[in-house]
Amino acid sequence: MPRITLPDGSVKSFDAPVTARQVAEAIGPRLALAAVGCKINSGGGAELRDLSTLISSDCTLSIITETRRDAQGNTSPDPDALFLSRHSAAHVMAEAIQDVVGANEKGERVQLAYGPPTDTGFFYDMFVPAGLKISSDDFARIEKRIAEIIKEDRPFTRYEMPAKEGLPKLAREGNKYKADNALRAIGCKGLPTQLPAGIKAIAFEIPSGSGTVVSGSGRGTSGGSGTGIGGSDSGRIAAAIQAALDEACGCTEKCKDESSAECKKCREDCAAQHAGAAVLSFYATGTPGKNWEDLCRGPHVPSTARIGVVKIMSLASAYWHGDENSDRLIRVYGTSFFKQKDLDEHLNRLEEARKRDHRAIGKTLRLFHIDEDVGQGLILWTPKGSVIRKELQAFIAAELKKQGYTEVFTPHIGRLELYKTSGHFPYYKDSQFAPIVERNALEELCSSGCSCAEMLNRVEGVSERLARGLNERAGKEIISKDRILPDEQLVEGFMLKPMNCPHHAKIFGSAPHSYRDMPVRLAEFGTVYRWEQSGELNGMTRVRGFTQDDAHLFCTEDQIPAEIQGCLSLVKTIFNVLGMKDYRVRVGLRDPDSSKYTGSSESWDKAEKSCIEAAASLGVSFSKEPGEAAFYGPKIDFVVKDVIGREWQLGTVQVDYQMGFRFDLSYIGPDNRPHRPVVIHRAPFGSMERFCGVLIEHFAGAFPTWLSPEQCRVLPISDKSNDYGHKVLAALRAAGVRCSIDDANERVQAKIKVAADEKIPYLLIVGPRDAETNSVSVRVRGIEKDLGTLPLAKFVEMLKNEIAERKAVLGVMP
RNA sequence: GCCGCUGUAGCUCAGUGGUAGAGCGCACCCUUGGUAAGGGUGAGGUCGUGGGUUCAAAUCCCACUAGCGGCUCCA
Repeated sequence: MPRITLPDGSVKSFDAPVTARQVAEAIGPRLALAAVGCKINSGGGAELRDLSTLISSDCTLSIITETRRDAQGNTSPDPDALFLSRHSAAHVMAEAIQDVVGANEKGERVQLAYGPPTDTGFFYDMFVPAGLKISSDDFARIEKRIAEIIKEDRPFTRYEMPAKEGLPKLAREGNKYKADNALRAIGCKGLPTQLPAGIKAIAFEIPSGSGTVVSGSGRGTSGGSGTGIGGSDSGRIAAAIQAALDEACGCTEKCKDESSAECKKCREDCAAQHAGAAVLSFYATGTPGKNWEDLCRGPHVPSTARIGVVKIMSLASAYWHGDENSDRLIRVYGTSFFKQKDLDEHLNRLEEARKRDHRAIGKTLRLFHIDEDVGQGLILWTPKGSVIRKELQAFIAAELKKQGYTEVFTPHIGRLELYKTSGHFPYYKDSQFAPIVERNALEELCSSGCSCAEMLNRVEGVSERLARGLNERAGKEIISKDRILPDEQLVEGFMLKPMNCPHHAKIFGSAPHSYRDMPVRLAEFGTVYRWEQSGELNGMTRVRGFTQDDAHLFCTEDQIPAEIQGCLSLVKTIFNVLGMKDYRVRVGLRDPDSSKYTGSSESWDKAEKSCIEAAASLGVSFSKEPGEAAFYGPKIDFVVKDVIGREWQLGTVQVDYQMGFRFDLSYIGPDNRPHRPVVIHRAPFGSMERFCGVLIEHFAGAFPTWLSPEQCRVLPISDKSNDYGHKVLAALRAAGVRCSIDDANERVQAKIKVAADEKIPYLLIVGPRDAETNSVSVRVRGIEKDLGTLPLAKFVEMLKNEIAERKAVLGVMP
């Protein structure tokens, strides 16, 4: 007798369980026709489900249709509906690929692994056996096959099977990826709170010949290990499944002994919980047993014809569970929309986004250059790019001055000892440039027959003195004995600095501080070098040498909340001035289960609370992310997306309890005793490189006047007006405007075209008429109608004001 | 770092074994033109680097290097 509450608050009662489709029909036949799925909330949050879902208890139900209407009455594709379409499209694409690619001479086919929807489409990871190939040349054929399947309008038919039957079925089918998905679906590995024990006693039979039979108790019969699974050996897969089940239910080495009490109890627990509750669901594209099917949680659209249009986008490779030592899978990306028009729009948007790519714009506008001979990931700032960077730095520096920061300069390298003290070496050596060891020392080591391994050891070793100091101050052994070497064996060297904190800590430590001086805020545009993996490098957004707009705030514990607030208000100011609204905020907190963190629990609680409160005060949505804190303290990160949807972290604010004792920093408190300062690391831009990269995309190269490399260009109509043009130019330059003149032998139309391509905000067309009245004809970037003719002095005044106030061009943000 | 794709003039790209191409840009000349490309002439390339196959390689093969996409990583 379900009572079903609809989104408008009305209630429909039914005498017997009904499907969502029947509810839709009861509401109206047109709704039923338009429906592709439903969202059911029976108290535990809304869940997207099939239209065929049987509803037997009270719930809130909304019917999902292809489009939704917003408050203004505009229709757009419903995100939930697209999710259903794309999830379904992934199935159809997988079927089409298996059809098109066929089998190799051993009869092996493409094996499916994992195919979820994404924000913009879907992908399917597949194992492609030797002898088979998927290439972009096949896309047309695959899309054709997809279109056929869609046209056949086969229903997505869900059927369920107890795990004890479903797992053997998957094992027989010989697809370990699906078996793995099934195990995960029923709570093994990663979700041990759900059902791990209940499925332990599942028996499953293995096809003849494999020789492995897993018995009811599932113990002692499996010889397979989790890593040694053969691609198509169903027996070994079965064994591995059993091993995974054992592991999931918490079987330890000692309870593997069936005679032990632990084992007995464990088995009893398993038996007690084994109620067959674990159910696997499959979806057939058509009729189960007859048509193509896939292990799948669902939900799906009712039938293939409801998917709409599907396009295969690209191929990439991925590893099973992201483990590069595991199987290599081919990831096929696709997307789907209900209407061709929506797909076309999506493709257009992608095309437009590609045009905004900072790497393309950076090249055409000559903002930066990366040169093979200089090195990967090392940015050469060209004159134009340098203007943007300098303006941004001046902007920040002015804000810092307002907030009472002091500026410092530090060198690009530091002794290894410095980073051994901070803990960055050799702990993070994989992401650092190799140490610089003095030539004589190197030669001496080489001539004394020192091996590579030994040399590394001597470079990475720590002196007795340093180790003792660090361990004492930490109150535990943070430098283990095996890293301690006698002084005469240590090899001294330098390192390109991977961060500025140690240098700043040394500045703080170089003079005594009273609590009255706190906080001490040391700021520097500090250039750091990190050995990023070559495959990760990306234009300006992921580089190996970059300049952070860094600062370290040395403060008392009480000052943390106010200082965090100050940092956030700075970030907010910056984002506001630049019109950046599309960002999200992550608050990285401790993982409650982990002990890797330094600092007391009470301090952490306070700092985390400060971070959360500060983030909440921003008025922007933020997410708390347990486990994402740095080991030395909680942090707040600002994240933006680039044109192709990749997220980049920009600004960051991090609380650090570790640096104080590492560097033995102190201030004298009101009690006339030394206290450890807490350090806040913060960089509102993150790095100049990444920020500029993101900014190029944000503005699509059309920077506001204050940031534009060239703010204004004078375009004389002909060389008869060149003299007046140069007069105008001189006036602008005298006013501090970055300006040039295009006195080339060209028509003004051509000059406008060139200047427009360079995205110069203001163009001054000057001819005899303007010269007579000492005025300029102003053309504004991005505005159809020009400003008309203005007296030169008035225009200069207007432009100076726009620049000084860091306003958008004519006050209009893009 | 791993997998795949790509590398030809300053830029964007054609060129699938037989004499290196186009458009834009650049230089010069003509043109003196009022709001998104006026016309002409010319210069410019050891086809990413190194090997190999071949009578002959931009083209086929191998290695390296760099870029792109993805994976993994990002104190």
